Amino acid sequence: MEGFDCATDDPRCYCLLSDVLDLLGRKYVMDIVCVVAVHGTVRFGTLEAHIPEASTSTLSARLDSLEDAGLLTREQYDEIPPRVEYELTDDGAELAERLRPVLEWAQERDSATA
Amino acid sequence: MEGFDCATDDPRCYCLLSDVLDLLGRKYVMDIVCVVAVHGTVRFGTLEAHIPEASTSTLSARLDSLEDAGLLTREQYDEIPPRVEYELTDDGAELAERLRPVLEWAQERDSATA
DNA sequence: CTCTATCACTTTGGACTTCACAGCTTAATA
DNA sequence: TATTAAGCTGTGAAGTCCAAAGTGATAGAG
Repeated sequence: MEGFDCATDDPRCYCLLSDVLDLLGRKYVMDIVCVVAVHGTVRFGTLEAHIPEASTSTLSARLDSLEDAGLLTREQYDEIPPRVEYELTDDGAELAERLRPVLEWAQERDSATA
Repeated sequence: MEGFDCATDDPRCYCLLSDVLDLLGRKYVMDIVCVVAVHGTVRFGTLEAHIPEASTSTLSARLDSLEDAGLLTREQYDEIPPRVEYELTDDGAELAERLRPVLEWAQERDSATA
């Protein structure tokens, strides 16, 4: 099995090595990126309202991952009640832009089959 | 909480409703699409070799989902040992094309941080 | 002065996913 | 007779995700 008989030497074959792809391949990550991209800055509650299928714990975990990956910033204001604002980094914005054709396609396809 | 205070009426907000997005947000789906796109037609074993982190059962399940979603065709030849060839449909190819900028970006980013 | 609402989370125990690994098929080779 | 090939399916265990309840501090209502 070793030797790895890949017929193409196309570098696109190696997209699998990516951490970011791993992250993108988790539930709600693209949705979150999309929502943040559209809003500019978003608060936790707004995200919840937009993605109600996701539990708060999952949402929280995803936001952490996105922050760790350097795609999102978290700005916390020490007020009561607390306020936290999420925003895409430049990197995150770049991703969002490249993701847009995919999302548009998904949307068209959905409305075609619905 | 009802009333849903979305500041934008941007249609891009509704990308969440998509089935395809749900599928794309599962582990290895983008990887599979990528590998099939690069190869044209692929056999199961080749996919396994390219995506060794995925178990055969998961791979099998993903291929089923992709077929159900109309993104992939499965051609089975009744030989011994069996041979099955996977290929993208036109829809799948369209997705792959739109996915390419994302994958390229992911790759660049990875090699930058590595 | 207690009571409730606010917001962004954590925590919890259970359900659902994904895992690695073994087994199945059948026919040609060693 | 045993092994090999390819493409799966089944297993129990590990990991992920869920809804629902709880946490924290304070501002305003009664």
